[in-house]
Amino acid sequence: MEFRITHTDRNSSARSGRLHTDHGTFDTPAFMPVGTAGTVKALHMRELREDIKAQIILGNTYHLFLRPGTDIVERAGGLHKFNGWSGPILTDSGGYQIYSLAGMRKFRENGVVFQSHIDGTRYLFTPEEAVSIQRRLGADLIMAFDECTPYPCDRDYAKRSMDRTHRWLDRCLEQFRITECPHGYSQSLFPIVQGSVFPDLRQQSAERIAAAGAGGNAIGGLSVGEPVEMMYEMTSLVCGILPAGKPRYLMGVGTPANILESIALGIDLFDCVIPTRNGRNGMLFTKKGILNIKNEKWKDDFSPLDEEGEVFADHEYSRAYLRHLFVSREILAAMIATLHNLGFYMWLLRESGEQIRRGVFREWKDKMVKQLMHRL
RNA sequence: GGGGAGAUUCCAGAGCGGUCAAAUGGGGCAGACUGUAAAUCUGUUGGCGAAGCCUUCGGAGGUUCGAAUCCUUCUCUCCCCA
Repeated sequence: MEFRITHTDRNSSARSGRLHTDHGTFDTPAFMPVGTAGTVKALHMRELREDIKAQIILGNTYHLFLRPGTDIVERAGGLHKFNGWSGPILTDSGGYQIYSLAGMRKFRENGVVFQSHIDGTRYLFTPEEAVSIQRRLGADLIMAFDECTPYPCDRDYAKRSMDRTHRWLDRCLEQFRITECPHGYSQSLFPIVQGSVFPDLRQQSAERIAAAGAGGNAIGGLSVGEPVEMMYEMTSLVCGILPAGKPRYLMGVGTPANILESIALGIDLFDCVIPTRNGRNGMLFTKKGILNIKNEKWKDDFSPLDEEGEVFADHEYSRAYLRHLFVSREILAAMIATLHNLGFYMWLLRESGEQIRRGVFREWKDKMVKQLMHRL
């Protein structure tokens, strides 16, 4: 993996660059559509590639490990071959799943014991295991095994959890060092900053993660319920410590406005379920704001879904029609909404890059954020 | 022509003397969703309103302190036998 920053914004910490992997190169800042179980729900890879123009997608260690099983994906020749996405892929380590499976998990120094949400089978995930599985799945970018600290969370717990995540990181790095991708291409391991919403912990963690010298770094444990101001504060603090020349990945963020604000703080990579999940639930994002397509007010709005949209679905279907599909619970509703939302997110990130290259991202962002949050 | 069953709030369908503005489901309306156990979940659904009040359970009468619930009658539906 190689990363090069090509431009920086004049009045913010935003930067644009290019990231190279063995499966292709893409521009940053970038958004990675979430394809948990090896599929970005409701979309064909062809749509992802040709219509949405996604450059990198995400997969999930936890889900793929449980089903179909690491072995199957490995035998298929790795995740790229298995799901037909030949571009770059990042896999999450499963740390977040174990966090969101609260209630049936047990943390030990060695790892986490948890129960499968599918059949209740108990498993032990260790840092070594998380890395080995990701080696075999074969994503280009893989994540260290961490604990995503819940919010709210007391300082004492946040510190203990963070320290354990740091110890786990050493084990991940060691496992990464002594193994290789069975599919013959190179992978890069990103460590994850934790520390909840405590500035001193975040600082410690960022310093520790920076010292690991990885090819790229991630910020985790945010957008888990804390006020957005806190999220920005932590992000800003951590970005100031993580090496400037390495890509910074803010995990799980976020809304269009969250993304623009975070780009301004120096973030390069994002992933979030919002465009896909909220899309399937009827929430659409546009340049002019957010709309709930299920609302009665769209029932006879025969104008295009999004006249400023760049995806074919934005012009081929009307709001009234999409509302009808949602109300009728038609499968096409989820497909169109996902296409639209991801198309919009891709535009947002592309445009951000463009504004950074012109040096006026800050001004553009300030103007956009308000619009983006407007409810239509 | 004879015998039987039933009419409940948008719909279906409980309730069968007070705790009923009326279960439950559907439909409608609205909200939530941030490293996806989610094509999911939540709220609301007679009218005004803070407690409370007012109009509702096919129509009209009646019994009762009190009726969606009991009686009489009318209207209408459905089923069976001729």
